[in-house]
Amino acid sequence: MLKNKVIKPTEGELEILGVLWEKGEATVRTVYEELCKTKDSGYTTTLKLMQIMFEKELVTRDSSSKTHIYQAAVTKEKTQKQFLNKMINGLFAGSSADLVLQALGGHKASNAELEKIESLIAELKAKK
Amino acid sequence: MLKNKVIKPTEGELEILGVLWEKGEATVRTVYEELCKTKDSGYTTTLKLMQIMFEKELVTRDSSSKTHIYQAAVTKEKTQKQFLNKMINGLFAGSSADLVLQALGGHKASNAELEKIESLIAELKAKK
DNA sequence: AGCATAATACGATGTGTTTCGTATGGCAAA
DNA sequence: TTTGCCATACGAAACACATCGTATTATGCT
Repeated sequence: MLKNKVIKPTEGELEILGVLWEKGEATVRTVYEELCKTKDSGYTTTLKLMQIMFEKELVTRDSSSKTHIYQAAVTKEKTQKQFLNKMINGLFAGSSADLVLQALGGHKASNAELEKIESLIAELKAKK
Repeated sequence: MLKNKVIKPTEGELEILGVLWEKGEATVRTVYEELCKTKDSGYTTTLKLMQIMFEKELVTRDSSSKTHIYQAAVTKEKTQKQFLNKMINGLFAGSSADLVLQALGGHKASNAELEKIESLIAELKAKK
């Protein structure tokens, strides 16, 4: 594992990544339209953010045509893992189990989901 | 539920809260000594942060003696819940189960912990 | 070619966070 | 009482982020 930079997208960057993960690729305008649904800010704000993300290498872009097309450069899974790590270490004393308990306690999950979790646990226990 | 402010401690504030949660109460110096172990910054930095936290009402303090004694004004559980919420909504499309799966997948938990989770799940399923 | 449209680039601003230097005040030991 | 040590308070600086206005550039239509 030679290269494993720690990336820490900000709040705003995360929103953009969310759109890119969902759509696979998108122009600034597409991302902007999407964000408008929940939040209101200007087009150039989104543009600027995405330019900064490009410099930080959080996204890649195809600039062969005038209208650039962006893609996420980090996977959703990796980002999720990164944030979970930070949270487990910073707020749950390193115990992933505590986090899980707190998460399950405070939020409703369907039976199907609960069973999926159970089977993962069974698998983990078997692997020991 | 009359009062339920949304508190969002910053990174640095979270470190301080961690010490206060662990110790119950502490002076600035105590907190500072503790933070020094992992991070290096000056005494007045910690002091200032804690003063700001006092204004924000993240901590309370007893200033009857010259050396003030601080306590956390927010519980660890509530703070954990707050951050989990934000994370589930922002990064896991509202699915706590997805977060749990990701957390269990990426981190080792002991068998005892896994069993604790299993029994919570059983409980949740029963309640449906 | 000229123009309107829409995209990018860039710079400036406002706000929040972290950092630290310095000033001030009390307290205890010499 | 004077000196030295801690503690608090305060203000300034450095930085990061989000936001927007404006300038510039490319494209396609007439």
